[in-house]
Amino acid sequence: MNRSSQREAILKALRSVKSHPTADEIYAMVHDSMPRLSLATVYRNLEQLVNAGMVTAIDGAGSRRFDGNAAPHHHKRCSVCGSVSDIFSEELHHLDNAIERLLPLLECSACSVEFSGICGKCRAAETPFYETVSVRTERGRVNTKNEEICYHE
Amino acid sequence: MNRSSQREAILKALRSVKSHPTADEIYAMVHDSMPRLSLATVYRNLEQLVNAGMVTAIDGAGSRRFDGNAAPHHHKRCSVCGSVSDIFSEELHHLDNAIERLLPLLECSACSVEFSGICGKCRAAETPFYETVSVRTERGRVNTKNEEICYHE
DNA sequence: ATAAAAGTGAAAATAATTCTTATTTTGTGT
DNA sequence: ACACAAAATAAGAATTATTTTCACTTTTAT
Repeated sequence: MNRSSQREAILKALRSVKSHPTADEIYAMVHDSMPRLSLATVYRNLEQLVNAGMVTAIDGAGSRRFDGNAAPHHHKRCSVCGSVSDIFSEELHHLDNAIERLLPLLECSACSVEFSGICGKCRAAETPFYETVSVRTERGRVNTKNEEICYHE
Repeated sequence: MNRSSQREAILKALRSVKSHPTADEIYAMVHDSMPRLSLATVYRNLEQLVNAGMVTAIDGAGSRRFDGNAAPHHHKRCSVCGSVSDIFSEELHHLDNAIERLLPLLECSACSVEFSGICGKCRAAETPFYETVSVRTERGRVNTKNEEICYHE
């Protein structure tokens, strides 16, 4: 892998945040100081960095996200805003060890674990959000519906 | 939720296979016997079925996949062909219990676990496949490269 | 200087959602 | 059973978002 100023800028940008940005978000970050940067370059380099083990890809609902933090940790995805935050917890070593022991039994080589819940920001937000809930129609039937929810009254 | 022949056909199709198809694949299955079916309808109904808890969504690399099997089980994603297969294993109850106990500690409401490895079909395949590996250039540098791999000779 | 690696920008491919209009489903009252 | 109205749903086209590909140019390491 030859060096390139683009790849270095991408890696630096990714390491400067804790937000696990998408390719597009990384593009926006680096594009400020590198206006000729192309989005295809961002995608290509992120793939290379993932293959080289310097960056972790986080797949799930929506776009792929990226993590430049090499320290072992877990992730929590917010079910409201979709953001991904880090979980550093001693408790999870046991979990990882248990999984590690299971892998050969299941003829697997890896396992990804992702927690989910509402992030602190969304829970504290003044602005309400929508969530699919079951509601009873006037006539007594049950529908699923996007209902406005807000943790502040 | 009112009944609709489309939704019933979608659910029936999904329950008839063990392959965890994408919305597009389900569309293709149902479209044979229901030519006027639209892809948007498939997406909408799958979302409804997921919200109603009758179907599980499997997110990860690539398109969202769907699972009509209500019995508790885990998934293994093939790192070669991307297919998702079921894992039914007693061993995993311990894992699930451990995770269940961790959730309140981590302020989370759920956790998704996905195993990965090479599926039986790909391991047994005569046809070789490509995988990104590190290779040494003639001049001594190390590059990542898509290399042909085959488990048969 | 040269060859491999990497970048650019546009286009294509994939994936998923939105919008408007038309149709279907279902509870209620004949 | 039958008609009605309201709610739910579907169709089909269009749009948006995401990711990859391609032909060419530039950069990097020897």
